[in-house]
Amino acid sequence: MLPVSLKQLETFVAVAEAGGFRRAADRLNLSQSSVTSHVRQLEETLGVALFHRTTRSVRLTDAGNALLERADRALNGIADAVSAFRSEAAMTAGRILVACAPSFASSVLPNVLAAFQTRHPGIFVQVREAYGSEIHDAVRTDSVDFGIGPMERTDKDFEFRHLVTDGFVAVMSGSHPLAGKSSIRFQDILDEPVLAMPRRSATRFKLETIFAENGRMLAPKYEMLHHQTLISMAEAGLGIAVLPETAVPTGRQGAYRIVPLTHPRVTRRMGILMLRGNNLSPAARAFVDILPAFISDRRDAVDHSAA
Amino acid sequence: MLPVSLKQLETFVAVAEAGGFRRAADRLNLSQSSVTSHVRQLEETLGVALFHRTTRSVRLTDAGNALLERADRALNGIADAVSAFRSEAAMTAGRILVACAPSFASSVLPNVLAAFQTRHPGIFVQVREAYGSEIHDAVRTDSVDFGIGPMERTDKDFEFRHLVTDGFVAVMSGSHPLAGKSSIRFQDILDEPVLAMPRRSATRFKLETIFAENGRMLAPKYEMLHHQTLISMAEAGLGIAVLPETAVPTGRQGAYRIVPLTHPRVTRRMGILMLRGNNLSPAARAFVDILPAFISDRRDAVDHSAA
DNA sequence: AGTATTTATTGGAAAATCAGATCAATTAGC
DNA sequence: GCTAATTGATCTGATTTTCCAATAAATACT
Repeated sequence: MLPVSLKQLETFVAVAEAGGFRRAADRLNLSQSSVTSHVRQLEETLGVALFHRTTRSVRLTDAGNALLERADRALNGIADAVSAFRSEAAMTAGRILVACAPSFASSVLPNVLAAFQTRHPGIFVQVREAYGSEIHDAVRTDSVDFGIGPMERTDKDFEFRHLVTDGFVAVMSGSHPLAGKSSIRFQDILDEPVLAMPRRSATRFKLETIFAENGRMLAPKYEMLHHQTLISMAEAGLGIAVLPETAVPTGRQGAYRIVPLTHPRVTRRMGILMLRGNNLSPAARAFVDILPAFISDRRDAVDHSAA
Repeated sequence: MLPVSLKQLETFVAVAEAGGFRRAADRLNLSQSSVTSHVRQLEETLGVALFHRTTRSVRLTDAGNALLERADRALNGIADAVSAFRSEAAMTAGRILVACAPSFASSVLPNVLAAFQTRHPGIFVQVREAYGSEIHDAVRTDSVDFGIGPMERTDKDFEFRHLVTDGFVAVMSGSHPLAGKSSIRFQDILDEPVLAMPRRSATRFKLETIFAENGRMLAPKYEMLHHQTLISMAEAGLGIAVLPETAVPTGRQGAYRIVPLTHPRVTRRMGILMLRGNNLSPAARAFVDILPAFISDRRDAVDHSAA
């Protein structure tokens, strides 16, 4: 345990800079007696006199000079660190790295980002689009602050905060025979040309499982990376795109129709993935906290159930 | 005033290094509750979490990692400084610079140096031989720790600690007519060939004053730098050397005689010269403190009168 | 399920810190 | 030369902080 305190060092530096005990006391908002005793204590523990004192003037001794240099450096280092952390805590600076499922990233995240950016202009938010397992890995290895994605398996290491429950929809051209239905079954599309995401996506995995349960192999004609591309292709009548509900723009539709896929109603719980016991940075916490507010169209957005 | 304390930082670093609050508490000789509260306080003032805690393990957050680096540097800097001052205070290290009058430097100082060196082998004592006014200047400008020399004028800026009262002696060949006397007057040597020190020495100045008071000009035949040279020349019958009492070896005399110069009895008070209000370094203080013990042959060595 | 270990919390005691009054010493102005 | 003002040192009582012991809560291991 160090035998000196920061107060002592600060006081010493203040006296050295102010050139007097009284002036230092004023500067430090301390009584002069406290300043005296702090310097005296410091001198006692160090065993050397720090100042030449006459009643009228105060000069540094050689030892004092040597200490001033070092104390100043240490003090400034600490002060810098504190203010850096303070500004990070005040969220005038900082970085957040999020791993986010593509469906969420393309739908609600942009609004969140825009809102967060205007409220905290100093924070740099970086989004990495990733699929389910990648999100898990990124969170587990602490390489992102948190993830937004499906809760796939209940893992004790994770903490899950539910945001939306996502179903699947089929997207097809308006002229497609199934376009008029209010809902369709998976079995209805077993023989249709399916437009799907790449293999490693969770959506695709789910879809393959369902096809397999029905004794079919999913053999997509096209594998596209972006949801929007799939939608455009469906719109062009190239097939039926099967997508997570959230990934499809609900606003102004083009020449395509969105029909919910039910029977079975397959859902995935999408939400925030954090490492259990991990303390988020202030910025990350703020981001996580405002997220639910942007889940407007779904009742279960307020369902903060943990995994 | 810095909002963090060294204890908090030390505790934080200890927890980070020990990898647990309990272990850190043991290492710091603190109770675990104190460790907890210190870390908590630090986190509160910084506004960020420093550790990911589960009851079973403790990991640094990103913020904690950043702080650890800085805190460690600052702490080490302070610890280094403290230990450096400590060892200086313990006088296992340090430097003393002394300006000393030649008479003193050639007589009692060597014994002091030898004794001090054996007692404090780590201290490096540097002696600069100088004449009275030079000693004063060196002390005044703080370019030496203290001086040993004559107190010439009472100067309020100086603090004087008396060591010996020095008279003048005449040194001459054993065959000189005055050699048999037990004391001689300055007037007796007005017409003798005088061997003297250079002009800037205090001895020489005193001598010139006395000659002037007697209406004579001091016109030394030889001006030598070293006392011993003057003595040898006097011994060889080249004249009468006028020297401070302390400068002449009192032990085994050669073929020369030492006769005190009285009428008037001119003395100078030799002692330690320090800048008023100047705190000596521990080593210098120790040196000053043992000095009087080496003034054995004179009663007034214990006279610690200030100027 | 039970035990042991780890962090968090609480309440009271001990210690450090602080401020105001006073003192001693010095300087500046008259 | 004298007075007034300023400065650092010291003392004392009050406040604040720090600390520890006991206890609680959570988790891992058996």
